[in-house]
Order: sequence, then structure tokens, then C-alpha cells
Amino acid sequence: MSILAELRRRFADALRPLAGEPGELLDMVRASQDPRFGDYQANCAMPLAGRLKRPSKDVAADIVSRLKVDDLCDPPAIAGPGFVNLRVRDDVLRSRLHAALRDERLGIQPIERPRTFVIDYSAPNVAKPMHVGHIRSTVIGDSLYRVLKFLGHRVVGDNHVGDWGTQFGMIIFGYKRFLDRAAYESQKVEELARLYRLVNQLVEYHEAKANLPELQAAVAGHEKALRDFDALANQSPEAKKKAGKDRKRLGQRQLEARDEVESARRRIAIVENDATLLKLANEHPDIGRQVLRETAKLHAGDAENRRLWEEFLPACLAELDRVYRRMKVSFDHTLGESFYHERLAGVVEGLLKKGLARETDGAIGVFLEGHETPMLIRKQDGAFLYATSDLATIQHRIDAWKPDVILYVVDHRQGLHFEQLFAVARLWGYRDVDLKHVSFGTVLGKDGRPFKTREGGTVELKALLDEAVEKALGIVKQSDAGLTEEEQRDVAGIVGLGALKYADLSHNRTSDYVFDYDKMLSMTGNTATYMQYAYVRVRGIFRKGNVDIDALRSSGAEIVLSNPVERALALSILQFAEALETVVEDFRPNYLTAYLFDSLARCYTTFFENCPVLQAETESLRASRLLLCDLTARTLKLGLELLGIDVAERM
RNA sequence: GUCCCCGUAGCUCAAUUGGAUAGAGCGUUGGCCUCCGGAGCCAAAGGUUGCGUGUUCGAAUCACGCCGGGGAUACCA
Repeated sequence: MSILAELRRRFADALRPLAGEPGELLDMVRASQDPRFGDYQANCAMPLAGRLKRPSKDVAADIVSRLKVDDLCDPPAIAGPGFVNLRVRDDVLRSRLHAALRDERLGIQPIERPRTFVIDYSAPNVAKPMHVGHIRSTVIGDSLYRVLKFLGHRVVGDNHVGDWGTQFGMIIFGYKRFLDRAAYESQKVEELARLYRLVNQLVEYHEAKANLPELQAAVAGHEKALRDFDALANQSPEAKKKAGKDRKRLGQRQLEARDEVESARRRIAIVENDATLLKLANEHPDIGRQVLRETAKLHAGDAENRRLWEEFLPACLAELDRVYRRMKVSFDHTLGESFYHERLAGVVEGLLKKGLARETDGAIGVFLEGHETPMLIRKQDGAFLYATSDLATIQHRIDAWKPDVILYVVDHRQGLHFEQLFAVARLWGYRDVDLKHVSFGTVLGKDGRPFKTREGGTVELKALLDEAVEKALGIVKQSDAGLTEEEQRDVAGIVGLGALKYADLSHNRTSDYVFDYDKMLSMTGNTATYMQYAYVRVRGIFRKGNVDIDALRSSGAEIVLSNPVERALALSILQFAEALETVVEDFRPNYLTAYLFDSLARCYTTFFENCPVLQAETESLRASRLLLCDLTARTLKLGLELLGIDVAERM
């Protein structure tokens, strides 16, 4: 058990006579931010004083008098309005460090009451290449999977791939009309991707063409509205002032309309600037409807389309697998939309029967209190929606795995969808499972707009990985570690991928962040490169000193904490477990990166600057410091591993 | 129209969910280092946490109202 958890347990005992079940008061026992306030502090006297109507210093004294921590801490101090400050005894630190030395898990016990988590992450469309938008879900989900599992929970990773939607209608249609047989024979996935892009372009072209007049009319309408508005508002300065906000809103709407016209024009231009595309477009004016028909036929069990789908799918999945292997991400299950296809009708019927869903405007939806619009589960044409499939998925996951929690690692724009989905699931009867949308922000380019190629297209994940690795290779080549070319390539892979993942994980998941290769690969600052280099440097000490660290570890050599710098490092090492606990509290991997950088690496740097290791004053001090180095290296390595990031021994 | 998220140093981001003097990195200025891989180190400057009013021992964090940005808003996923 971590020091913090142990302290909380002691505080629970001390608080119970004063406050009954302490509950959230225990959250107020925490690591101190400032060493002047000790290692840990308890802030619960102040709120309790309010409840008991007693002076907070008295309450603090009362708590301290009941608190039994003398086997863990020096005598507690009371400061300010009633903060209880605790300093862990050095012998406790030392014995915990020795326990960590001997243990693969660095002394961290699996938790006593494990829960079952299903994590839904990555979830790409299998027919399209993965792009920048998939990074966050994949990387955050994978890290949460690793941390939860390490802490001792049961975890099921499920990749809910899109393998049943319109994109397959597009490929099937493309296959039937536009296939390049030779390309298909040699490069199946590339040819399918080409077909997808081609058909999609043609569909978008016709859509844009059809919508353009209406969109232009909308712009004209907004412009006229603006002019009328101005004319009216200009009649008196007072009216103008009052109308400022409305005017702004009108202006925004007009800009949006212009953007839509712009984007429609772009889509049209792509096709019209290319004679081959234009010819195809003209030959298939009805392509949008045709694609839907192919999709509907697939869903209805049409033999030909079903056969094609079965032919395409393995290749698409294999391609995905290649990317995941490269990213070192894995799943326990890949149950895509197609897996749930046959359950969807039953879901709708069930909800109708329970009186939760009803017909509305030809479709079927569930109306929810507090929501203007219902959640539709069947379209007018009888087709099902992703809400339907998500409900079937909840049902299956609960039947199959009996989870306590299901996490959806999905971007924040789907917040409303999940709000409705979870509400329906509860009405449906699933009240014991905790459904949680682990949402995240957008990856932005340096211009602050969503990350795109210079031409405005989406950035493929593969290209992103390639570039990160290539830039990493440039850095590795500058090193004087004397690596062979092959080793350099291996290390560049580790560094490039690590940089990409770490950049994502070190940002607060709820905010957007700016994607910047130079920053993420920087040797200084909160980056994977810095952490990996830190690891290499520590390990370098063992090499340089010809130290057999495994032997030293089991030699019975003692750790001594001869100065505050060593002590601070020791405490930081032991707080790794606490960092992992905070990650899991609200599913925020950036708490782990913050720990590694702001606490562990910082303490180690200070130690490294101030405490000679190989040239320590005495042999026993040398051994002790080597053991501290060993614990630091192993904590770095394990911490990075839980983020899905590897280390190299030299770089 | 309604709902959700965001606004923190010049820039990129934190802040353990209400705790003590808001922290890092980059950039800027000034010093220092013959030393385990130069990961340089130390110091300084830089903040009315968008604005205002509340809540309380205590607010970047909670509530309400503004201002600014982004997103969502029934038959795509």
C-alpha cells in the first residue's frame, strides 16, 4: 500500500470518533506541494471545524491526539489555520525502498478490490486509412488499459471498429465499376483505399453540385438580412448599441454559410479540374443513391455484396493490425459494428415494448427529459443508427464481461451522443454499470486550426509516424553513443513513437493541443525524449562504473539517506504508486507524465548534480547511491511502459 | 434558440478536483562549471488566472451575470 493510502487509513481511524464515516475528508490527506509543509498534509480540520462549530486549530489538535502514525512519521505539526503536516520517518522510507528493490513491481501491490473495466478505444473505420484523429483515442485508451491492469484491475480492451457502414457501400460500388484488377491483386488494401477515395470524391461532387444553389441563396439571404439590419439599426444610435450582439450573430451565420459554399466549390473543383474524374462523375450522376443501395443490399444479406465484404474485411483488418503492431497497441477484442448487426432489430423492439421508444416522423426514437431531440434508433427507411448499435454493444458487453465500468475514449464532440446513450441505457435497466465518456480535445496545427496537411486534407497516421521516426533519426545520428546504423534505426523508432505518444498523453486530455514535432522531440522539457535520455544516462553510470546492478541489488547493500537531496529522491520514487492512483481517478494519463517529469526526473537531476555516485566518499555510500539510481531507472522505465513507451539502453 | 467545453507568463502547457507564496519548458537578461554522457547549473525578469458579483477559514478551481473562442444540436459515425 502506498504511504498515502496507509496515512488515509490512519486518518480514517482518527476521524471516525469526531466525524462519523470520514468519506471525502480523507481526500484532504495528500502529498504536500511545498517541502516546508512536510511530505504529506491533512487539510480536513478546517471543514470539520465548520461542522463541529469549533476553532479549527482545536480540531486539528484533537485529530492529531487521536492519530496513530508514530510508526510511520515524525510527530505531526499543526500549522496555519489547522493544516496537519507530516514527515515520513527515514527508516520507513528506507525499508520501503528495499522492498521495492527486490520486487518486479517496485513494491506496488495489486489492489485489494479489483473492478472490471471495459475500455472502448481507437475504433477506426476499417475501410479508410487511420488518420491524426485516431491518435488520441488509441494512445490514451492504451495507456489507461496498461495502468488499470498494472494496478490489478480486470480490463477488457475492445476495439469497436466501423466495419459495416456506408464506407463499405462505397468500396463495393467502386469495386464493381472502377476496379484496377492488377493493382487489387498486388496491393489489395491500397486499391480498396483508392476506390474508397474515388467514390467518396464523386459522391461529394454530386452532393456539392446539388446543394450549391441553395447554399448560395443562403449566403445572399444572410447578406440581405445584414443590410436590412444595419439600415434599421442606423436609424438611431441607441438601437445600434442594443443590436450589437444580434448583428454579430448574423455576421457569424453569414460567415458559416460562406464557408459551406467555399467547401462545396472545393469539392466541385477537385473533380472538374481532373478530366478523368469529371468523365466518371458524368457517367455516374446517381452515385450517391447507388452507394446507399449497395450498403442496404449488404445489410439485407445480398449474397454478392456479402461475399465481397467478407473478401475485403480480412485485408482491411490486417492493415489495421500492422499499424497497431507498429504503435505497440493491442486489444483483447475487435468487435465491430458488423458483430452487432443482427441484434439491432431486437434492441428497437425491446425499447418499443418497454414503452421507452416511440414512432416519430416515421422514425423511431427515445425521448429523454431535458433533451429537445429524441435519440433516434431507427430511421424512416428502416435502417439502424449508431445509437442502436451502441446500445446493442452495451448489452453485449454487460452480458459477456459483467463490467463495473465501461470507458469510452472518444473525442469531446460526441458528448451529447453519450449523454443520451447513457440516459437510455439507464432507462433500459442498466443502472449498476458506470458508463463514462473519457473525452478529449482536438489535435491542432501550429495555426491553431485542426491539424491538416498543407493542402487541407487529413493527415494519415502512417505519415505522421514516419515523419516522427525520421526526425528522431536525425537526432539519434547526432549522438556520440557509437551506435551502428541498425541500432540507430531501432532507437529512432522508439524515440519517434515515444515522442508522439508522450506529447498526446502529457497534455490534459480535455483540452486541445498543438501538434509540433520539434517540441515533442526536444531533449529538454516534458517530453518522452527527455525521459528516455534520462533513463539512458542513469544506465550509463552502471556501464561506466562496470557495475553489475542486479548483483548489487541482491547483495544486501543498504540504502542510506545521507542528505535532503537523496531523501527527496527516495520519497519521489515511493510516490509512483500514488501517481498511478491519481491517473485512474479521472482517467488522466497526464498525471503520470507530470509525476515522471516534475517529481521523479527533477529530484533525480538535483541528486545527480549534488551527489557523486561512482566517486562517492565511501564504498557504502556508493552502493547506496547506485541503488537509488537503479530504482530511478526502473521507475522511469515502468512509468513509460505504462504510457506505452519503450526505452533504449543507449541513444 | 438551447446545451457542452475552453480562456492561466511573450509562446506551448500544468496545477493531484476548494488548500498555504499559481508551476514547468521554450524565449529574454545576468552569473557559474577542469567533475559519473553538457539532460548544463544557478539566479533574475515576466501573472489583477478574460471581466464583475457572490459562496467561506481559504477560489484559477464552486454559483450567477457579462466578454471572447471552439464544439454539438433527430434520421453520418
